[in-house]
Amino acid sequence: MSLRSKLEDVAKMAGVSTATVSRCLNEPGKVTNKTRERVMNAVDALGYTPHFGAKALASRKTRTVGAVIPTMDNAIFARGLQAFQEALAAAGVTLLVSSSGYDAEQEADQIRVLVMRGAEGVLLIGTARLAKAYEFLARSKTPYVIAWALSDRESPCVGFDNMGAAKAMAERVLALGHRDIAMISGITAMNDRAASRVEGVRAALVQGGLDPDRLSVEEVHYAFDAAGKAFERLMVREVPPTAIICGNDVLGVGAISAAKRRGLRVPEDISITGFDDIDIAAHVEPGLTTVHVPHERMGAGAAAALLALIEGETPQATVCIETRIVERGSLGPPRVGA
Amino acid sequence: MSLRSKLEDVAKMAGVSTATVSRCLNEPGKVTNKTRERVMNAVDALGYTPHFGAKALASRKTRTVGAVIPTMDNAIFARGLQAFQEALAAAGVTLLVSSSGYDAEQEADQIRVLVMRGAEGVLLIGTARLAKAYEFLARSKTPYVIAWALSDRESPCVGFDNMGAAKAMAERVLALGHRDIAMISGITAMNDRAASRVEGVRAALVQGGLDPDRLSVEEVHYAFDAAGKAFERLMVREVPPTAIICGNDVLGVGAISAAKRRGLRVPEDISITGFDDIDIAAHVEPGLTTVHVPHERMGAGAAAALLALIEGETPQATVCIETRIVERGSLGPPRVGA
DNA sequence: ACCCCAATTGTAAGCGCTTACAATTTGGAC
DNA sequence: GTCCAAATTGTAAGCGCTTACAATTGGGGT
Repeated sequence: MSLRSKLEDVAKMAGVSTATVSRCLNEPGKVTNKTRERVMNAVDALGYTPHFGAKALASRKTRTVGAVIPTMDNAIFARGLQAFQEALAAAGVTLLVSSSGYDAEQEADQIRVLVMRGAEGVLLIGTARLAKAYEFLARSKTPYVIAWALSDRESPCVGFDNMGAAKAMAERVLALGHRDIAMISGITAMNDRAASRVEGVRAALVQGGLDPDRLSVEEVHYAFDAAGKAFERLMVREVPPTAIICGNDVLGVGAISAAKRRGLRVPEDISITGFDDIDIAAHVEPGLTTVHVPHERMGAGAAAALLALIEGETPQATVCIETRIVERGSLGPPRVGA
Repeated sequence: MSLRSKLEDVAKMAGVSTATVSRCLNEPGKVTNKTRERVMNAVDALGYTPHFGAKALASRKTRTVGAVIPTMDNAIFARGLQAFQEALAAAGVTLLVSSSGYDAEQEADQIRVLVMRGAEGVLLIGTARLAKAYEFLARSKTPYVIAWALSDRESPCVGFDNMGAAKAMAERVLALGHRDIAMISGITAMNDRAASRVEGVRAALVQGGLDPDRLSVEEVHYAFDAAGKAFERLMVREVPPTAIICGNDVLGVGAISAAKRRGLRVPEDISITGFDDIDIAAHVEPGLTTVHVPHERMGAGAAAALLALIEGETPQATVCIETRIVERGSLGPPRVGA
């Protein structure tokens, strides 16, 4: 690290003790106006920046929390995280973010890293993760809250009912008369959100008297082109679907794009739905019918819960954020005779 | 922070001194297999995680660097940053990311925060920032590299020629016969990339014998709907443009979307171009003709430069990453008689 | 002017780790 | 078995900060 001035330098320059400088910076009220001024002058004359590590070590607090999200690639987590961080900032708490690339092993590592860097609590996405990650959290007594999903763990969660929302969407699709339904899903292994959404669709089929095993599910990672390829695979099946329920909006947009490339009209020839309601969903043609998730509310709620937990309080165990379907045009009735 | 076990606990359990434990963890070669085993057992029996702050304090090194990006909202910076962080990880260096929301004051703060948290160097986007930010970097002797743009500062940059690329795109537009050209740009204040792109377009106009002052420029922040509104404003002008050059792909996609909503065909009725070549550019209809930026190469190059700088070496001052135009269909000749 | 208490400032002991340096062990070579 | 250098381990002094506690100061009340 570079040469930096330390508390002692400031103290010397201002002609006071290090304790006084520390007080100036942390509890300005406990110091005379006159000395405070002297100290502050020294502080910015020297460009003094406190050494975070030393501070954390001495005070044994960091005012920092961490979050491990699956990816920063697409906008899925951006809005919620933004709200999370704003709520934290309002409480004077810094957020450290890292991403796991949807890899459980990496996620466990990242949690360790965040805690080692002083995270006093962490935000986790969904419930599916390595046992050792949970063990580490327990052993290090690190508070955590789970978001983007509901959880039955002892630690609180602020999320939404992935299965219920997906089921509702599937019911809507069924109600329009679709019987040949397929799904393009994210990889469900170690991803409870993706898995729940598939499960929700299956539940709707069962409820509608259809065989859930006939649902073709293409599992791909969340990317436009992967969705496009999955779409191609689905459309060359013996009985091509008349509606494709996508696990999220990235997949939905990718599917719409692939449909158009194939010369199919949406929704006349094929209906497509998404999940999340990210910005782009409203900006494709036709607009993507999707599940709107109030990410801002979730992020803010998660922050409140985590902050409470850190303060030793016991926040509500489960906060369920309501989702709703937004109709935009990519979902319609099947072609008659299809 | 939660109760954590410390080096001393491990040492006690393994029956060795704290120095030996430290060596086990940091220079395993310097320790007998037998003792290493004993120590390691104690380490995971206790779930020991070193205290980062203490480590940083004692060793006065952190092996971390920081990056302040304008936003995590859209995918513009995701790919480059990903490459940056992978290159760092390969060198055993951790990346701390924070975002400024395109706010110069906030950016200066974030730089301070990162340095205070131990960043041994920082990655900055573009050249336009508060003087005090540069002063802080100089005074704290923090190495930095600038990416996403070219810079004539003493500190290295790994970027591309925003102005040149925009000029090339504008030349292409002119070559197709367009004369009524407009621009939807990002906010140019404190954003040199946005400003350079506008400048580049103007330069092409001048070169083509047109009056650069006749270029209508709508400045908006980077969001689909903001671009849509800007599009509307442009199209109701006395002489609506036949081509709109957008400052980036988010704006381009927003403009295409708005055009279609307005019943205009792209490119028959209106040509639209973008900049960056993010994923979505290839997945709208028609595909967005845009400037492809090799983000991966840039990110990796920036990492190499910053790492070198931290090691006290003097990397190449300016690395210019070549961009190229990708034709996708949203740019065509103007309607005859338009 | 003097005393006393509250407000302000100083002193110094760590926080958990690394790392010179010192002490001890090890294992050949004789 | 002895001796010596090399390998391994231990000792202890900080790293830059916070914070009890002690010392000092200042300002009424008399």
